Amino acid sequence: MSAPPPLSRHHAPALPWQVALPLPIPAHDFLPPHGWPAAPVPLGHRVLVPWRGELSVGVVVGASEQAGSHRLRETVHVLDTHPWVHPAFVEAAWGLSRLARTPLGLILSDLLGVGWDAKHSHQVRAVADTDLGLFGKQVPGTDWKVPGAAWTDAGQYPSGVLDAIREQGLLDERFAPAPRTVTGYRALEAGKAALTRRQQDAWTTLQAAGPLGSQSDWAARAGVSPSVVAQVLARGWASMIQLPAALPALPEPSVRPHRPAPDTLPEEPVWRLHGGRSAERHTRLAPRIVRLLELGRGVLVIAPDGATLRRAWDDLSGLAHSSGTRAVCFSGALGPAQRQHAWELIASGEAGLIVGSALALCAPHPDLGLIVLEEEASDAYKLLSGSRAFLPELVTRMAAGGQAAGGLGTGGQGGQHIPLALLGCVPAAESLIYPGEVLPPPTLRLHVVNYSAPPEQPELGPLSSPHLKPGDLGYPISHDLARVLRQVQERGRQAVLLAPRRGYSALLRCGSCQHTPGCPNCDVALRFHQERRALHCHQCGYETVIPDRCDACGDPMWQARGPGTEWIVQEARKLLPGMPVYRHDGDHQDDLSAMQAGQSGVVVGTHGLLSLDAPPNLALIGLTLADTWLNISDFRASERYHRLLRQLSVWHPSRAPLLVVQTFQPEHPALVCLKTGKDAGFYPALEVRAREDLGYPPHRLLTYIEVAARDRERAAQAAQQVADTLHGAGAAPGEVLGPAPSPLARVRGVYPYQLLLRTRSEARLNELLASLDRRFPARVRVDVSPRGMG
DNA sequence: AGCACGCCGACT
DNA sequence: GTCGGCGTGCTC
Repeated sequence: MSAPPPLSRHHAPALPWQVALPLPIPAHDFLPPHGWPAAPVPLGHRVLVPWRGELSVGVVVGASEQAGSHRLRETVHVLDTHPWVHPAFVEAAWGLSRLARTPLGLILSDLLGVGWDAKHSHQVRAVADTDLGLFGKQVPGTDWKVPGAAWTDAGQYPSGVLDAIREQGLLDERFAPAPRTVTGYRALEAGKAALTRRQQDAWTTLQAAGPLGSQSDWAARAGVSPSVVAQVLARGWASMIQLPAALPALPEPSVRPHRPAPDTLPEEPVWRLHGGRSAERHTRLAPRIVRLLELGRGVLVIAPDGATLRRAWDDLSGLAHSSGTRAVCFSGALGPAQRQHAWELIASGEAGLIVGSALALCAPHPDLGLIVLEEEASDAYKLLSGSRAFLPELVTRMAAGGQAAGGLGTGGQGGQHIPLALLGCVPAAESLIYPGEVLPPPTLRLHVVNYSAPPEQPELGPLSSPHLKPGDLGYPISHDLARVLRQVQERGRQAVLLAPRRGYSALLRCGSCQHTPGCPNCDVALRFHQERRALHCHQCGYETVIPDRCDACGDPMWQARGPGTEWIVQEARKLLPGMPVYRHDGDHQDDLSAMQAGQSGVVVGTHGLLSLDAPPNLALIGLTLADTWLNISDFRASERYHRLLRQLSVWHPSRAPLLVVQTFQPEHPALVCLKTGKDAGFYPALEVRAREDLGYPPHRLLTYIEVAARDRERAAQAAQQVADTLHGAGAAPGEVLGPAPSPLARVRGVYPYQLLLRTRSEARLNELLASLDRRFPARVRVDVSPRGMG
């Protein structure tokens, strides 16, 4: 045992770095690499660290407060010279991680889509005057190869042996980025065996052309079959070599000219721009982007889906070149080499304008001056697996410099503030607190088919039957809708019919007065459960027997039947013989290229259709049963319905197709707002007021807790324990709802139970969640930004 | 997440 | 007697 080296005042022991690995575990501590200066900490840089006997890529997410209790390993190598992940994103992810008890590595692996598989050449040697022979014999009876005094390639040694040597500090290592290469073929001067005439030709061609990228290319140039060139290779007259690869091609920016205009947008840290058409919003946004790019700053534009991304790219990417920088598009649609290349352009600051999907949120531009969140109210920003992060939540934290949105953060050093612009067709109810403007609504052609009233037949007088069935108006395609569909066919135009989803657990509705039983606690419709013969609230777990008479008018109840896409397709084919009818929903996607090319036809689909580009000749959009968007047991249902109507009205980039809405609730405020020409911000403001009394966002913070176990009893007990713990920690009666069994009784072999927290502030939420920082006999998962439950 | 360890049920 | 289910714990 040797004495510890003397500590010099000038060389204080470096504090460990916290490194996040792409795993659902907390960040782990590693010492900086040997000889690395104590400061600064390379926040956001990728590193190679020893992990379970191998080297693994991680991201430095902070400095540890103190040296750990146990002996830490050293970081082996720092891969980057610039941050690979934006430090403001790291801060924001920390905030979410601490509050939601979500491992930082999980958030990072969800949202960093490039660089985890860093390819590097890796060479090793023994430190001076050391014989590593002993390490080769550590397992009795074996004698592994070990590095000597000269640099050798690390790949030839077992990783476990290397790690053992590394841990003893006896290994010198060096890394170099692997050059981008592709395989190619080069002619050799002499081979092992003589060549035939054709093989000779192929060899001469290769000799003259220089290295070629593929055997088929070579064969084509030589005018011989691929088997001939294979023989040339086999006879040793040519060899496969690695050629430097060209940089991968990236999506081309648009060349749309930018007309200079004054920048009149707000200067606040967070502001919004809503209403109008997407192109109008982009025109208003352009001067701000140009101004920032000309100052050499970066602008990041995030879109929730493919159609929005394409629009943003088409409208905005042309602004970069005229501002002396370049634009890159970054999304999951890029291949690995393209992602790598695009990310390097961003990290080096060469690309000032970044337009991308959620995967671009952590883009490491060295000086971001603005983040734009397109369609900020889109549900697509909620990640449905892994960390279940909600992009608007993270991006708001980035704008607040790592602090929580309302300044109620649970720590965080409060780093860089990045201005944030929230854009969209309709503002989210949560966003109305920010300053901004709403553009006037575009032209709207709307026709409402009222299923709750008798048809207008003045010549017949009042209808005798008080119990008019929807069938009398035509169901699921009303006579009005059928008439305009036939016109679309006659004129060779295009139509889209939106159908409610496929089968879902049903609701109960009164046949006479349209009353739907709701939950007394949650103000959502109760769901009908066939197997339990009960009405059930998917939000709080309230359960009641099925009433046979309507509470409101005493008439018999009947079960609502949701028309699915298949039924609508069938009806549309019957109605329009000879007209192509396509289907596009979660289950099946017909080829829509004929429609996109402008040919006449009808597409029947679900909400997902909106993430495609609108057919160019679109003349009609039919919402076959609008009420389905209202009957979902989710307090955001009406807000979503309003947004759907607005999105449909501006789906086509220039035209205003006729929008036919078939509904039992023609007086729903969301629909009335459109009919009366209110702007897109009017209805969300109504919503905010309506939610006040119910204790819903934005007035309260809603948090979903899922307790799940393979054994139903255990899950139920654990869920009760969680509730008891929360109450024990001082939760007020209104703050904890549940537990309730999940609407899907068994999901992938586990029985989930759910609880809902309704807190006044993030600080209060953190207080309550802190009480759950212990073990329960089931998996407990916290979702601090739940969307679309039920 | 992956992987090892460890503890109880049905079998060559 | 063992194989193998999966609950628990660990990775710096």
